[in-house]
Amino acid sequence: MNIGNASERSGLPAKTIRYYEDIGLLKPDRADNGYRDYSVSDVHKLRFLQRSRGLGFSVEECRQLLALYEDKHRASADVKSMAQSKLQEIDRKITELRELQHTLNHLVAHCHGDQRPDCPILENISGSS
Amino acid sequence: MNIGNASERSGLPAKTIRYYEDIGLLKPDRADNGYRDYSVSDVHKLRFLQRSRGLGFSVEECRQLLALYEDKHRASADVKSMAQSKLQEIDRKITELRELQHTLNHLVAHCHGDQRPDCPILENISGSS
DNA sequence: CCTTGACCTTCCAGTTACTGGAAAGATTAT
DNA sequence: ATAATCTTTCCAGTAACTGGAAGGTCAAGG
Repeated sequence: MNIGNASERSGLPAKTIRYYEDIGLLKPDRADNGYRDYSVSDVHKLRFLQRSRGLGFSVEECRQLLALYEDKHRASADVKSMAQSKLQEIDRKITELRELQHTLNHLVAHCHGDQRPDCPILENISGSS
Repeated sequence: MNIGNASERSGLPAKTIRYYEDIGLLKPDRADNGYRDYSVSDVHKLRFLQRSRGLGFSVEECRQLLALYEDKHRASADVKSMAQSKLQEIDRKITELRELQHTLNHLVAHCHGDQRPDCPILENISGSS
Protein backbone atom coordinates (compact mmCIF):
# COMPACT_ATOMS: atom_id res chain seq x y z
CA MET A 1 0.00 0.00 0.00
CA ASN A 2 1.05 3.63 -0.55
CA ILE A 3 2.39 5.92 2.15
CA GLY A 4 -0.87 7.88 2.48
CA ASN A 5 -2.75 4.73 3.31
CA ALA A 6 -0.05 3.58 5.72
CA SER A 7 -0.19 7.02 7.32
CA GLU A 8 -3.95 6.78 7.88
CA ARG A 9 -3.75 3.27 9.32
CA SER A 10 -0.78 3.98 11.60
CA GLY A 11 -1.73 7.45 12.75
CA LEU A 12 1.70 8.78 11.76
CA PRO A 13 2.13 11.67 9.26
CA ALA A 14 3.71 10.60 5.94
CA LYS A 15 6.57 12.97 6.73
CA THR A 16 7.32 11.12 9.93
CA ILE A 17 7.13 7.74 8.19
CA ARG A 18 9.72 8.87 5.64
CA TYR A 19 11.85 10.21 8.47
CA TYR A 20 11.70 6.84 10.25
CA GLU A 21 12.92 5.26 7.03
CA ASP A 22 15.77 7.80 6.81
CA ILE A 23 17.01 6.86 10.26
CA GLY A 24 16.68 3.16 9.49
CA LEU A 25 13.68 2.13 11.59
CA LEU A 26 11.75 0.65 8.68
CA LYS A 27 12.58 -0.34 5.08
CA PRO A 28 9.44 -0.74 2.99
CA ASP A 29 9.48 -2.24 -0.50
CA ARG A 30 9.35 0.03 -3.52
CA ALA A 31 6.83 -0.33 -6.33
CA ASP A 32 7.97 -0.13 -9.96
CA ASN A 33 7.01 3.55 -10.08
CA GLY A 34 9.32 4.32 -7.15
CA TYR A 35 6.51 4.68 -4.62
CA ARG A 36 7.03 3.14 -1.20
CA ASP A 37 4.96 -0.02 -0.76
CA TYR A 38 3.95 -0.88 2.81
CA SER A 39 2.92 -4.35 3.94
CA VAL A 40 0.44 -5.04 6.73
CA SER A 41 3.39 -5.99 8.90
CA ASP A 42 5.02 -2.61 8.13
CA VAL A 43 1.83 -0.88 9.23
CA HIS A 44 1.89 -2.88 12.47
CA LYS A 45 5.39 -1.64 13.13
CA LEU A 46 4.43 1.94 12.32
CA ARG A 47 1.44 1.78 14.66
CA PHE A 48 3.72 0.34 17.29
CA LEU A 49 6.13 3.23 16.79
CA GLN A 50 3.30 5.76 16.91
CA ARG A 51 2.19 4.38 20.26
CA SER A 52 5.51 3.91 21.94
CA ARG A 53 6.68 7.37 20.86
CA GLY A 54 3.45 8.84 22.23
CA LEU A 55 4.11 7.08 25.53
CA GLY A 56 7.40 8.82 26.07
CA PHE A 57 9.91 6.31 24.71
CA SER A 58 12.73 7.87 22.69
CA VAL A 59 13.34 6.85 19.09
CA GLU A 60 16.36 4.85 20.21
CA GLU A 61 14.26 3.03 22.80
CA CYS A 62 11.66 2.35 20.12
CA ARG A 63 14.41 0.97 17.92
CA GLN A 64 15.30 -1.43 20.74
CA LEU A 65 11.67 -2.38 21.27
CA LEU A 66 11.34 -3.13 17.56
CA ALA A 67 14.55 -5.12 17.71
CA LEU A 68 13.04 -7.24 20.48
CA TYR A 69 10.91 -9.12 18.01
CA GLU A 70 12.71 -8.42 14.75
CA ASP A 71 16.20 -9.58 15.55
CA LYS A 72 16.00 -13.34 15.31
CA HIS A 73 19.75 -13.70 15.81
CA ARG A 74 19.96 -12.00 19.15
CA ALA A 75 20.59 -14.30 22.11
CA SER A 76 17.51 -15.15 24.12
CA ALA A 77 18.96 -13.86 27.41
CA ASP A 78 19.57 -10.44 25.84
CA VAL A 79 16.05 -10.25 24.51
CA LYS A 80 14.63 -11.23 27.87
CA SER A 81 16.63 -8.78 29.94
CA MET A 82 15.89 -5.98 27.49
CA ALA A 83 12.17 -6.76 27.59
CA GLN A 84 12.27 -7.00 31.36
CA SER A 85 13.86 -3.60 31.78
CA LYS A 86 11.29 -2.12 29.39
CA LEU A 87 8.53 -3.81 31.38
CA GLN A 88 9.79 -2.10 34.52
CA GLU A 89 9.74 1.23 32.75
CA ILE A 90 6.20 0.55 31.58
CA ASP A 91 5.11 -0.29 35.12
CA ARG A 92 6.58 2.98 36.32
CA LYS A 93 4.84 4.93 33.58
CA ILE A 94 1.49 3.33 34.39
CA THR A 95 1.96 4.22 38.06
CA GLU A 96 2.82 7.81 37.19
CA LEU A 97 -0.18 8.08 34.88
CA ARG A 98 -2.44 6.80 37.69
CA GLU A 99 -1.03 9.44 40.02
CA LEU A 100 -1.58 12.14 37.41
CA GLN A 101 -5.09 10.81 36.92
CA HIS A 102 -5.66 10.99 40.66
CA THR A 103 -4.39 14.56 40.78
CA LEU A 104 -6.63 15.74 37.94
CA ASN A 105 -9.64 13.93 39.37
CA HIS A 106 -8.98 15.67 42.65
CA LEU A 107 -8.86 19.00 40.82
CA VAL A 108 -12.16 18.36 39.10
CA ALA A 109 -13.81 17.15 42.31
CA HIS A 110 -12.52 19.68 44.83
CA CYS A 111 -11.41 22.84 43.11
CA HIS A 112 -14.47 23.78 41.10
CA GLY A 113 -14.12 27.52 40.84
CA ASP A 114 -13.94 28.38 44.53
CA GLN A 115 -10.27 27.58 44.90
CA ARG A 116 -8.58 29.18 47.82
CA PRO A 117 -4.97 30.32 47.36
CA ASP A 118 -3.89 27.24 49.32
CA CYS A 119 -5.55 24.73 46.98
CA PRO A 120 -4.25 21.33 48.13
CA ILE A 121 -3.63 20.17 44.54
CA LEU A 122 -0.32 21.90 44.52
CA GLU A 123 0.91 19.94 47.50
CA ASN A 124 0.03 16.60 45.92
CA ILE A 125 1.04 17.33 42.37
CA SER A 126 4.49 15.79 42.55
CA GLY A 127 3.26 12.33 43.49
CA SER A 128 4.02 10.17 46.49
CA SER A 129 6.90 7.96 45.26
CA MET B 1 17.27 26.29 47.24
CA ASN B 2 19.79 26.37 44.39
CA ILE B 3 19.27 24.87 40.96
CA GLY B 4 21.50 21.85 41.62
CA ASN B 5 19.39 20.86 44.57
CA ALA B 6 16.16 21.46 42.63
CA SER B 7 17.59 19.35 39.82
CA GLU B 8 18.30 16.44 42.15
CA ARG B 9 14.87 16.58 43.75
CA SER B 10 12.95 16.95 40.50
CA GLY B 11 14.95 14.56 38.33
CA LEU B 12 15.40 17.25 35.67
CA PRO B 13 18.86 18.41 34.48
CA ALA B 14 19.71 21.98 35.49
CA LYS B 15 19.94 22.82 31.78
CA THR B 16 16.36 21.74 31.26
CA ILE B 17 15.16 23.67 34.30
CA ARG B 18 16.73 26.86 32.92
CA TYR B 19 15.18 26.10 29.55
CA TYR B 20 11.75 25.76 31.17
CA GLU B 21 12.28 29.17 32.70
CA ASP B 22 13.27 30.61 29.30
CA ILE B 23 10.02 29.45 27.77
CA GLY B 24 8.01 30.75 30.72
CA LEU B 25 6.93 27.55 32.48
CA LEU B 26 8.38 28.54 35.84
CA LYS B 27 9.70 31.76 37.38
CA PRO B 28 11.79 31.06 40.49
CA ASP B 29 12.93 33.83 42.82
CA ARG B 30 16.47 35.13 42.59
CA ALA B 31 18.82 35.37 45.55
CA ASP B 32 20.89 38.54 46.07
CA ASN B 33 23.84 36.94 44.32
CA GLY B 34 21.74 36.32 41.20
CA TYR B 35 21.35 32.60 41.80
CA ARG B 36 17.92 31.09 41.12
CA ASP B 37 16.11 30.25 44.37
CA TYR B 38 13.59 27.41 44.17
CA SER B 39 10.79 26.91 46.66
CA VAL B 40 9.34 23.52 47.60
CA SER B 41 6.33 24.39 45.46
CA ASP B 42 8.65 25.11 42.51
CA VAL B 43 10.21 21.68 42.96
CA HIS B 44 6.74 20.11 42.96
CA LYS B 45 6.03 21.78 39.65
CA LEU B 46 9.38 20.66 38.22
CA ARG B 47 8.76 17.09 39.30
CA PHE B 48 5.32 17.31 37.75
CA LEU B 49 6.88 18.56 34.49
CA GLN B 50 9.50 15.80 34.59
CA ARG B 51 6.77 13.20 34.86
CA SER B 52 4.26 14.52 32.38
CA ARG B 53 7.00 15.10 29.78
CA GLY B 54 8.22 11.55 30.29
CA LEU B 55 4.69 10.31 29.75
CA GLY B 56 4.47 11.78 26.27
CA PHE B 57 2.77 15.11 26.91
CA SER B 58 4.19 17.99 24.89
CA VAL B 59 5.58 21.07 26.60
CA GLU B 60 2.47 23.00 25.57
CA GLU B 61 0.24 20.31 27.08
CA CYS B 62 2.33 20.46 30.24
CA ARG B 63 1.87 24.21 30.28
CA GLN B 64 -1.91 23.63 30.19
CA LEU B 65 -1.71 21.00 32.91
CA LEU B 66 0.25 23.42 35.10
CA ALA B 67 -2.32 26.10 34.32
CA LEU B 68 -5.05 23.78 35.59
CA TYR B 69 -4.08 24.44 39.17
CA GLU B 70 -2.14 27.67 38.83
CA ASP B 71 -4.63 29.87 37.04
CA LYS B 72 -7.04 30.91 39.75
CA HIS B 73 -8.82 33.29 37.39
CA ARG B 74 -9.83 30.75 34.80
CA ALA B 75 -13.54 29.87 34.77
CA SER B 76 -14.38 26.61 36.49
CA ALA B 77 -16.04 25.12 33.40
CA ASP B 78 -12.85 25.66 31.38
CA VAL B 79 -10.72 24.03 34.03
CA LYS B 80 -13.07 21.09 34.24
CA SER B 81 -13.33 20.44 30.51
CA MET B 82 -9.57 20.79 30.13
CA ALA B 83 -8.96 18.35 32.96
CA GLN B 84 -11.55 15.98 31.57
CA SER B 85 -9.96 15.88 28.11
CA LYS B 86 -6.56 15.28 29.71
CA LEU B 87 -8.09 12.49 31.79
CA GLN B 88 -9.31 10.83 28.60
CA GLU B 89 -5.83 11.07 27.13
CA ILE B 90 -4.41 9.56 30.30
CA ASP B 91 -6.89 6.67 30.12
CA ARG B 92 -5.84 6.03 26.54
CA LYS B 93 -2.16 6.10 27.45
CA ILE B 94 -2.70 3.65 30.31
CA THR B 95 -4.55 1.31 27.95
CA GLU B 96 -1.76 1.52 25.39
CA LEU B 97 0.87 0.87 28.03
CA ARG B 98 -1.05 -2.21 29.18
CA GLU B 99 -1.13 -3.49 25.60
CA LEU B 100 2.58 -2.86 25.22
CA GLN B 101 3.11 -4.63 28.52
CA HIS B 102 1.07 -7.57 27.26
CA THR B 103 3.08 -7.72 24.05
CA LEU B 104 6.43 -7.72 25.84
CA ASN B 105 5.24 -10.28 28.38
CA HIS B 106 4.18 -12.45 25.49
CA LEU B 107 7.63 -12.09 23.98
CA VAL B 108 9.35 -13.08 27.19
CA ALA B 109 7.00 -16.01 27.75
CA HIS B 110 6.77 -17.50 24.28
CA CYS B 111 9.73 -16.47 22.14
CA HIS B 112 12.68 -17.55 24.25
CA GLY B 113 15.33 -18.17 21.66
CA ASP B 114 13.53 -20.72 19.53
CA GLN B 115 11.52 -18.16 17.60
CA ARG B 116 10.20 -19.33 14.29
CA PRO B 117 10.13 -16.77 11.45
CA ASP B 118 6.36 -16.48 11.97
CA CYS B 119 6.58 -15.45 15.61
CA PRO B 120 3.06 -14.39 16.59
CA ILE B 121 4.28 -11.25 18.38
CA LEU B 122 4.41 -9.41 15.12
CA GLU B 123 0.74 -9.99 14.49
CA ASN B 124 -0.28 -8.65 17.89
CA ILE B 125 2.15 -5.79 18.15
CA SER B 126 -0.17 -3.07 16.91
CA GLY B 127 -2.73 -3.61 19.66
CA SER B 128 -6.40 -4.42 19.47
CA SER B 129 -8.03 -0.98 19.59
C1' DC C 1 43.93 36.55 52.86
C1' DC C 2 44.30 33.57 49.07
C1' DT C 3 43.49 29.89 46.35
C1' DT C 4 41.16 25.72 44.86
C1' DG C 5 37.12 23.38 43.56
C1' DA C 6 32.40 23.06 43.18
C1' DC C 7 28.86 25.69 42.45
C1' DC C 8 26.32 29.28 39.72
C1' DT C 9 25.52 32.78 35.66
C1' DT C 10 24.67 33.90 30.43
C1' DC C 11 25.30 33.00 25.71
C1' DC C 12 25.82 30.50 21.63
C1' DA C 13 26.24 26.39 19.03
C1' DG C 14 24.83 21.51 18.20
C1' DT C 15 21.43 17.46 18.41
C1' DT C 16 17.09 14.97 18.17
C1' DA C 17 12.88 14.32 16.20
C1' DC C 18 10.25 15.97 13.51
C1' DT C 19 7.57 19.49 10.12
C1' DG C 20 6.77 22.61 6.18
C1' DG C 21 7.50 23.82 1.56
C1' DA C 22 9.41 23.76 -3.12
C1' DA C 23 9.99 21.39 -7.52
C1' DA C 24 8.98 17.67 -10.16
C1' DG C 25 7.23 12.93 -11.51
C1' DA C 26 3.03 9.42 -11.28
C1' DT C 27 -1.89 8.28 -10.91
C1' DT C 28 -6.77 9.12 -11.00
C1' DA C 29 -10.91 11.64 -12.24
C1' DT C 30 -13.49 14.47 -15.54
C1' DA D 1 -6.02 16.40 -22.40
C1' DT D 2 -5.99 18.47 -18.26
C1' DA D 3 -6.70 19.13 -13.52
C1' DA D 4 -6.52 17.30 -8.99
C1' DT D 5 -4.33 14.42 -6.04
C1' DC D 6 -1.13 11.57 -5.07
C1' DT D 7 4.01 10.55 -4.74
C1' DT D 8 9.20 11.53 -4.92
C1' DT D 9 13.65 14.09 -3.08
C1' DC D 10 15.80 17.87 -1.00
C1' DC D 11 16.47 21.62 1.94
C1' DA D 12 15.15 24.72 5.47
C1' DG D 13 12.77 25.56 9.92
C1' DT D 14 10.94 24.32 14.61
C1' DA D 15 10.68 22.11 19.27
C1' DA D 16 12.84 20.63 23.11
C1' DC D 17 16.63 20.05 24.78
C1' DT D 18 22.09 19.49 25.51
C1' DG D 19 27.04 20.70 25.56
C1' DG D 20 30.61 23.89 26.08
C1' DA D 21 32.91 28.32 26.71
C1' DA D 22 33.81 32.36 29.62
C1' DG D 23 33.21 34.16 33.76
C1' DG D 24 31.10 35.29 38.62
C1' DT D 25 30.14 33.21 43.63
C1' DC D 26 30.89 30.57 47.66
C1' DA D 27 32.71 27.37 51.34
C1' DA D 28 36.87 24.96 52.87
C1' DG D 29 41.81 24.49 53.62
C1' DG D 30 46.58 26.44 53.99
